[in-house]
Amino acid sequence: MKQKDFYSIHSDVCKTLANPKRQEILDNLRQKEMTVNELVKKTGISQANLSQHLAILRAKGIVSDRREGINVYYSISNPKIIEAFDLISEVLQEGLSTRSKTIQAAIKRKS
Amino acid sequence: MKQKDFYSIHSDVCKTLANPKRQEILDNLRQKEMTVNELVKKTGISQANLSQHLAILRAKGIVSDRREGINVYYSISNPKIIEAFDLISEVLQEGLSTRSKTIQAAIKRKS
DNA sequence: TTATCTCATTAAAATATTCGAATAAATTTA
DNA sequence: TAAATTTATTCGAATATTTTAATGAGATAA
Repeated sequence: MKQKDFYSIHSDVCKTLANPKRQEILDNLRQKEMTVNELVKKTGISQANLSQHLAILRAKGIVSDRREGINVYYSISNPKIIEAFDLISEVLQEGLSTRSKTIQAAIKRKS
Repeated sequence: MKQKDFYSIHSDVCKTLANPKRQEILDNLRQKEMTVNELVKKTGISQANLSQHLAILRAKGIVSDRREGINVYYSISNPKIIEAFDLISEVLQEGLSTRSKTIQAAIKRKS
């Protein structure tokens, strides 16, 4: 494999995380698995759109799905994704460039 | 700040990392600061395009710049970005979904 | 079977990203 | 000041992503 391919694969994973709705989905799944319907209620994202985002996360192996009767439960496949999530939070806390104190405080409160 | 804003800021950072050329730039800067020209020679990316990507990284505070005479030196602002980079590599190594053994081996060799 | 509930897929429109080409700006040297 | 070198910006075209709306598909219960 060429070095450039490595960067492509690498950035593909980041691309999958590079969407606010998918961030929200992952943050909701960090503690426990959830059904699509639970996620709809929790996030306010439409069912169809949620399903699309879950398909993207699923395709990259970031979440796993498990059908139980009429429901499908989603969970995070690899806990390192959550570590990466938290690492980004830390970078933000440490004052990534010109963000205001207010936003930084809010980030700190949230995480 | 609303929770949703948090996810937006979060995904903004990921979006900045979600490009193979920017991954390559960051990987080159991980050891030492470099001038734009050095990066042009090392990566083969055109000067204008490289400058565009550096502007994006700069705007998000991921890299810092320092002018010295005619040259501008770029470096990584926060080492946690590199930690995140490496964490993604680990996730890839751990066999994110359906990737072939070949690609995984190549990733392991590289990192 | 039919109705219902949950979830997935498709197509089309709106939006965002990336790149090359041209050009501008900053610094040094002659 | 003019020329040369290094880096930055702008614009437009091509491409990719995201969203809404409509529809399909699987499971359960009546």
